Amino acid sequence: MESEKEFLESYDLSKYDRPSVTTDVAAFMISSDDQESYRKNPENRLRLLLVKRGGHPFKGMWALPGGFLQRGETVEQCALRETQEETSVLPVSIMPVGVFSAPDRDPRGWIISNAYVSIISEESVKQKGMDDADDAQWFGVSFDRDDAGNYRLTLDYGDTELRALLTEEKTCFGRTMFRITESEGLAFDHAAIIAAALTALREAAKNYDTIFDFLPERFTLTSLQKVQETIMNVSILPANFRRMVSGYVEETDEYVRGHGHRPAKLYKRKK
Amino acid sequence: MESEKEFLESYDLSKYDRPSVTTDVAAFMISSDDQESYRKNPENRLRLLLVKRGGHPFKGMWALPGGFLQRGETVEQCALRETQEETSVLPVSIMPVGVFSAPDRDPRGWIISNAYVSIISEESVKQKGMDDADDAQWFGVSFDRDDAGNYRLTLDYGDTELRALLTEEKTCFGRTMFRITESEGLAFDHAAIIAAALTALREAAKNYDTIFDFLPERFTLTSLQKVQETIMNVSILPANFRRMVSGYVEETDEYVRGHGHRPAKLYKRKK
DNA sequence: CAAATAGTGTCTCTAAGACAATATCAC
DNA sequence: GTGATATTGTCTTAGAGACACTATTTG
Repeated sequence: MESEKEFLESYDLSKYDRPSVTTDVAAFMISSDDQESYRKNPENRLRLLLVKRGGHPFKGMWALPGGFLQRGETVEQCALRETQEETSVLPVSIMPVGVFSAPDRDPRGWIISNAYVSIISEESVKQKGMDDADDAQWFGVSFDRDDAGNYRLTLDYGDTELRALLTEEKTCFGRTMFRITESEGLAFDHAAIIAAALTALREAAKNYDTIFDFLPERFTLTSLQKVQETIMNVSILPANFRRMVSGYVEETDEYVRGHGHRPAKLYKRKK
Repeated sequence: MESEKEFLESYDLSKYDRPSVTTDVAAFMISSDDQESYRKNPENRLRLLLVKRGGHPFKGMWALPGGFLQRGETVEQCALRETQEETSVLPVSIMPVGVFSAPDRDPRGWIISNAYVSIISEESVKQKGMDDADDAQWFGVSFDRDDAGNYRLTLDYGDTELRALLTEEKTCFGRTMFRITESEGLAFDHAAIIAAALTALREAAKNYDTIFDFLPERFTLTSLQKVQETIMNVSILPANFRRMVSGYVEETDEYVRGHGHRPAKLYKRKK
């Protein structure tokens, strides 16, 4: 009878066939672009970080940042590391969105991807500043559903526009999966990963614990509302939004002045 | 300049270090045990399938059914296959609950696990019948939280009782993770996987699309309610439950008779 | 003052919870 | 009738949405 110690000493995992494992990260930010009138509040836009592929396969196309899992780290640590390598910002929030493991999803071979969503604040991006190398850019995101359950994903940065069409498939447990019908300019199955990530982000934003990570430590309730509206792609009446987040925020005694209208009180997140 | 074709032909994934990948499945069933009085409705119990480990490591302890990902299948297909091999039932519903990838989680080496929840109906188990080999059993599940955020997991089958204590850690996006404080009789990190699976199941059961898979095609509203109550570990007033599920079910014209009380109408799931 | 946003009060409507009452069987 | 479950009606309440109104700044 073999002991556990003997068993483990003679055990060799490398005898068995196994896949390569990567993580891909959908890092989201909300950008605020100034308006023509000095009085108006900035316009917000949900943005997603994409990286231009320098090598094969899908050379020249845009992809989610990501990379191979290294020995000694968890999948989550891998996702954090990859995001930081690309943005020089360590994201605060990260959440798994699914495992993509179709055998033919990567032409290089058997590679399964663990997809994550992460949230980066505009503030931290501006501070740490990405090299303005044009191989990593924050693309504006549009993601809409028509009545037949078809989704259109559009990502734009300057003159570059990436498009994808997807159909939703209702799976069990009330979950939805996305199948790519058309994909233009996006590498691998990343259009489907992005669709799943956006869906997960919107779902998560329903509870008001998620949205704070898009903003600096102190923020106005209106900017918080704009974040929520931008993510969910809806508009909310201010009175109702304020009532709903009131349990999640704390007043400070600071105000934002100098915008040609009533100053707004700064709030912070309630612990 | 190398072409994509040349690149792919010379590309060798096996040069790189990579983990073994498994899936572990928390397959749940709801058993109905008859009462002493012929009038009373059966008592329900949430049950989880566990397999006694025949070999090292953790020989003799109980573990979730699972196994290595094979080339050519998706992670989800692997989970379905493993469940079917163990129960001889192909589950209808399956849902990912997370990836467990701590480097030291398996003494055999670098093995990451994709955890799934699946639902098996009691009916299908009774039909296909598991071999009553005592190496695979449906354990009754208790999972409770105290005020300090500590969870106690107890799994029992006959004289065998497995216990674990876990603490919850709130991570971002309003998600919770479980850390094992104590684990008795359960292999690997499976106590944490089971805790995550139960949490995911309870969360999913909040929308009334999940619970039907525990029952045969035709069911009474009371049995549906018992399923919901058993999973969520709460009690619901019948009037309210009926109102809430009314949009998800359709009447049939069949009744269940012969139980010493008013016959119950059979319903089916609305498409 | 005009333009613009900040902030509050309150009405309505709906869905969930509580409670009460009635209906229908097998023995 | 008795014990048990099945089924329905309705009151109450909490929360979300709609709307109207007031407050405060800068050019």
